[in-house]
Amino acid sequence: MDESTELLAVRVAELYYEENKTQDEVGALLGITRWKVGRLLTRAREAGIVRIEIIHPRARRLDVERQLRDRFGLKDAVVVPLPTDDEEVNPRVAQAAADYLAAVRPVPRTLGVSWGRTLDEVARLLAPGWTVGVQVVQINGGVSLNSKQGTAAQTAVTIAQKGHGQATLLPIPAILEQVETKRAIERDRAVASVRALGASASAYLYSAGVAGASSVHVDSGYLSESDVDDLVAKGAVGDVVGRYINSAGKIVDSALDERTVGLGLDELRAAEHAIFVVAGDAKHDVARAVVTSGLCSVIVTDEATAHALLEETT
Amino acid sequence: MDESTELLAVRVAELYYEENKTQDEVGALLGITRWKVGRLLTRAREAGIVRIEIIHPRARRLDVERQLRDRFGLKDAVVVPLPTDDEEVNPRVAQAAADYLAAVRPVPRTLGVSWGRTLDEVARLLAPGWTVGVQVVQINGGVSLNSKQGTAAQTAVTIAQKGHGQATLLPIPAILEQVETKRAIERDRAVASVRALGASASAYLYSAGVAGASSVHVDSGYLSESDVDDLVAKGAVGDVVGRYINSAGKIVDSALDERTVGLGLDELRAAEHAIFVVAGDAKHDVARAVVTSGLCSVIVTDEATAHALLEETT
DNA sequence: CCCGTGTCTGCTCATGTGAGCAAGCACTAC
DNA sequence: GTAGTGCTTGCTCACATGAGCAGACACGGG
Repeated sequence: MDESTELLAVRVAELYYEENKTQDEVGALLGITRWKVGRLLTRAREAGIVRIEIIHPRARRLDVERQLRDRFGLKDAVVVPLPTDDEEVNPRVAQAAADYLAAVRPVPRTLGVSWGRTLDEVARLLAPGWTVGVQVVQINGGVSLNSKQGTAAQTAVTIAQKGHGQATLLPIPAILEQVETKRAIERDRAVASVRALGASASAYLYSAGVAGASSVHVDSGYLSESDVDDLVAKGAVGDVVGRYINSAGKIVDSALDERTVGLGLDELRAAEHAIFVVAGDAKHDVARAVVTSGLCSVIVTDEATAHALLEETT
Repeated sequence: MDESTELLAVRVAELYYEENKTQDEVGALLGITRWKVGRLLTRAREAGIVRIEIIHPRARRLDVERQLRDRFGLKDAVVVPLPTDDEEVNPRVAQAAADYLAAVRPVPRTLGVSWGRTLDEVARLLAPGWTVGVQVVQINGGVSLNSKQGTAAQTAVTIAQKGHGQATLLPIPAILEQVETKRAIERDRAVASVRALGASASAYLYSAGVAGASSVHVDSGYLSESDVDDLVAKGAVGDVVGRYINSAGKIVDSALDERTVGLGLDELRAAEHAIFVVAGDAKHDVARAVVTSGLCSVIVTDEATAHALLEETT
């Protein structure tokens, strides 16, 4: 578009959008036909001279969502715009996840949930009465070994309460010290039934952790910082339901994985609804691993993460 | 608008504006009638959920312009949006002034111009061939007493050249030391004829200076910093065509004014087109004085200045 | 209980708008 | 010169849209 056309387009856009004149009136005013006015408006929108934005905490990025769906074969994707305040990213994504969960049809009767900071936030933001009679199952262990006890259970309980349902917890450590202990625990009748219930869930809601010192596993005392360093050295990008994966979505350390209680990744891959909630720049790598390896069928994330996923050269 | 309606409005807005669906389709998708969709869209626009912006260096703020016209009884107003870069404000306003000048109808045959940094910029940005055969007259004295000679004359000459016309300069000091000298100079045949030509101009283009140490008068050596301090103490907010005025638009120091060569303020008030170009936060006070005292019939300014003028409680 | 008042809803209908088309135009290759 | 090519222009026509209206509905006062 050349200089003078552009100027004319601006003038047309001003009269049309700011003065609320009809294309006909604008045309008369500027001595051009209404068709030309229409065409100039189209071009102005395409060229970005006219920008139409939806400013709302819960607004979404539908174009990006479509790209994500197409690129990674997802059933659905929810992308929230980046708020100006970085602090707001997580709550926005959590809110979106909560909204999405409430809207899943058919309504999940049994919902498997993982735990962590992100899911805590989702539970907090979930609308009371989002469904009725849901059965919420904790899909990976998570009694904290230190002070911050109970958040793992709290997440599931909150989600269940708000959905007028019941929570089934998995009150055992996420990672055990000995494979034998893990095996023994899994043989326990009560634990086995929770695991079975978890495996039968019609939907899963989970997030991912970054492999690093800030990991909840370190925070909770399941792993030491050096353990995590080792995992990173082996290619770990982060964890999903307590299991550390590399960029290809494969288990990094099978010995460690053997000591990890909870739903297996393959069960997750086979799930009808595997809703993956992820937000923040630090999680781009894990997010990519999850998405490319088919661990989720639905992703709920922020715009920056979505773009990071899409920018990857295929 | 309550919570759930708002959420629905966002959803509607997304589908309509981002997915380019028709209101009918959106309605079908969300299970509401297309009329409701239309109404929600209207409300979303009103509530600012949907924002339509025109992003262009030469875009204008027509709503603000109208308010300025109505409030101050101006013939016209041009308000340019604030660019993100502060450095850009002056050029944008100058460009707008140049565009406006080129578009004035009937085409001014004789144009009186003042001088200063702002007008220099306007002259620089004026499109070559903006008119033909214009007579440009310098309306206030302005041979600089120091190194930066010639800019005063340069402004008028550039405007004349680009309009394929002729410039008539007023190559005398802006402010003289003695009233007698000023009277003597005004009696000079050549000077008198320039003044007469200036008084007969069909349009004036001028800016304003701030009363302060950064004033061009101090810069050019006509006034000392202490002179300006005195003026400020007497209530001066700035100068217009070399004459210092207070917030009511009145001459602050009549003795000084008597020593100032050039067009009088009353001649400016009586002009058909008195185009006042002003930009920058520092000039809000002068701008207010000019606008409220009827010194201009047209104002060309930036958004911040315009808002400052309008925010004033009447 | 009923009526007035204000808000919301779905409708008709006139008007606004964009897709698609054919003619016009500039520009190029031969 | 002329035919070919791609772009712009004004148009027809079908569709999309908003103003305006009447009925439905909720709410509160008498």
